[in-house]
Amino acid sequence: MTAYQILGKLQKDEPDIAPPTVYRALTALTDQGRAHKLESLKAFVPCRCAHEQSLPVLTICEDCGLVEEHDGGSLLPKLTSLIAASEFVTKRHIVELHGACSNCAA
Amino acid sequence: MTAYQILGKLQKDEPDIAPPTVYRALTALTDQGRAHKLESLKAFVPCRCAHEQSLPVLTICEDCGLVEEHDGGSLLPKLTSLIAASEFVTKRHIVELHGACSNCAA
DNA sequence: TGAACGTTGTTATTTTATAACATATCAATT
DNA sequence: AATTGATATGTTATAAAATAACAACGTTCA
Repeated sequence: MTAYQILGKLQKDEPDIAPPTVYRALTALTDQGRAHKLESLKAFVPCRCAHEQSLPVLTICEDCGLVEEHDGGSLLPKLTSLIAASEFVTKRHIVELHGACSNCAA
Repeated sequence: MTAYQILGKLQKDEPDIAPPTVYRALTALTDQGRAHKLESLKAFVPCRCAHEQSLPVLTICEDCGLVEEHDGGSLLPKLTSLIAASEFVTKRHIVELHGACSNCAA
């Protein structure tokens, strides 16, 4: 859901809620790792993964909107060696895959 | 640069240029692979990579704004096996790393 | 109590992006 | 040359996403 879709839902109960309230809540949730922002969609998904994931990989179905989260920890070694030459210090990984889920691809 | 920063520059020469002109140009460039959109920054970078890259990995310095592009082709096997279970068919990869470049990290 | 601080609410605005329609360009055909 | 139609570009207006700036509230603790 986008921030404004969430806002719309909340406003059914509490008509006075304004965008900053939603964005503040989403910021808190994403900071805690309890939600992820889909940068490429400007949308948000809850994250139920118990483990503090080293590298979330999000698959996004362009057809039905289904988003799934995978642990991309195994990518880290290669990723690190890729950027080793440039001595870049990574603080945050964004990995989003656009495509079709098994249902929609079939 | 963001689309509106580009717009601002263009307007110095051609004051009548409007946002759709810029967005149309950027869409064409990104479709051709001659530019990338940084989804997490809502900004665009030129891509001079001759090869049709299988998997661009963009490192973004949060300090100075430097963006570098790496070929993440070597990540594909692991990435594929990660999502194999879900039978997801990937059409587009978005990999953006936020952090500090060698200059700024030092 | 009341000063200092953090949180939440509120208003307004900024930034990003696109819809919808108008105009122009140009090639192919009559 | 005039007519058509297809593609591209220009224009206006608006939609969608995000945040700035300030006001009001509440809690802690000297």
